[in-house]
Amino acid sequence: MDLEKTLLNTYGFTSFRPGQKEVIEKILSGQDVIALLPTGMGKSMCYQLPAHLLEGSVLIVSPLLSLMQDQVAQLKKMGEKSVTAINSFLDPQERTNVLNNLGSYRFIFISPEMLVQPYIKKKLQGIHISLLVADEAHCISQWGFDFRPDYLRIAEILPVLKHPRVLALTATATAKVTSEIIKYLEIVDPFIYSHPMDRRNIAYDIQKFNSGNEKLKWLTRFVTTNGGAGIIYAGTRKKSQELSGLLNQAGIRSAYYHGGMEHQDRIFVQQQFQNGELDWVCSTNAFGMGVHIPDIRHVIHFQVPTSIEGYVQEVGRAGRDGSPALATLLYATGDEELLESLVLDDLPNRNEIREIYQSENGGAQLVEQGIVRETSFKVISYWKNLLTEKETIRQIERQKIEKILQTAKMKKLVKIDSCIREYLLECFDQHLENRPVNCCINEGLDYSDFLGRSKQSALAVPDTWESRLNAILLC
DNA sequence: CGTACTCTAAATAGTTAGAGTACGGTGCACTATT
Repeated sequence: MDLEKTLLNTYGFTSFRPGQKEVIEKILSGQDVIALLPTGMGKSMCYQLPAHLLEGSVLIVSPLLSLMQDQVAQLKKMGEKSVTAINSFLDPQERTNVLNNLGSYRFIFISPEMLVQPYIKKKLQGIHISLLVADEAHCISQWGFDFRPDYLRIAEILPVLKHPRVLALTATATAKVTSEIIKYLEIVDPFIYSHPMDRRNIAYDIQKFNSGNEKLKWLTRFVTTNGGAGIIYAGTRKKSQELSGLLNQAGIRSAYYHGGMEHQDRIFVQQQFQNGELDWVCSTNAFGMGVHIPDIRHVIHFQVPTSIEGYVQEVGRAGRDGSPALATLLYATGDEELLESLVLDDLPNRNEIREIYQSENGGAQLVEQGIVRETSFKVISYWKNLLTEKETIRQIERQKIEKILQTAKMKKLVKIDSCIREYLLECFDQHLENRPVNCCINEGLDYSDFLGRSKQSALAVPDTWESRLNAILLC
């Protein structure tokens, strides 16, 4: 079979990107595949092309509704008509329609929460699925244990679908995350394609301060002398709003973005940023997945993230076009003290575990009464089906230790005085082959490399209130 | 760790200072109400 020909005829591309062909060949041969491809390396082609060569439908498990909608829209734009997404955006009538004609779709997108619903399973049982795709598969490990436990249940669908091939796609996975993907997707003997993770055009900087106020001063100076596009990651929703306000005051086009906003507002901000109408987005870690902007020049962390994986994912949104990009982590003395308590307090506590195990009707009312938090309820309910109370307590203890290890790696990053790039690669069990010229703060950084490359040079921003007013009036 | 909110004591009937404590981030689906 000539894959290149199919690629050209179906999608109009003349050649594959690194890894795509190998991954597709293995899928077609019937083997399960885990593909670790950096963002922007054409992950979706890995299932799109097989969808045209295999009998039946491809089922794609996707973490975000907005991501699903984007993927559906993109496929439709490419002329693919038989695409659908099963999620809560469907009104009841549409849903009935879609579910009764499932077999007619080549691509079916679905959330893990929907996938485990018994009535959905029943509907899926009746059709032929040739390939199950776990998109952003690191979510299994990153969210499955303490946030969205249905991520641990994806494999329940495999016998229902008579064991289709499985493809797990992600940009960032440590050895531990990979092994958890294998375990929870019940993959046996997968082909693992692992692209070198090093993003050579991203330079790593860590700036140290004595207080949060000094960080604010630095940030103001930075954004007024460096243009966008850039993302500033804040630790809280409130801080993201504060920072955006600060930037606006300085005459800079920015907006904030976090999970507490209305869905419509979030989409609006993302679109404005994508259209180049905003130079900076100040956000929590809610922002980024499914954002495809090639020329993000700066990613700034105003607060220390809770894990290396999260940090690398967020930083990786810079410089997809291959041009130099700068990642700056702002650290003030004592910032790391917050990490552990933040992450650990979030896990279900003993009282919540006891309450759920003692309740006879499942315990949903305990959430209403404010005795058990919603996420704790979901996580404990998942384990209650599998483990005794004591075993669940032990399981949560293990997760605690895991979280402490994660924060320890983060603490090490802010203290490190050797090569940051090398350290990050080490966290993903990779080695640095050769060091780019502009590597990191500890190996020498030439900031002038980033200055002239911004979308809109900040020097063009008027700096007095008169000229700003003039600029506004002239618009 | 820093912030915001709640509680309490001292003051005397409305307010305030200080101590104590809870919270911080990521999303799906579903339901009830507009």
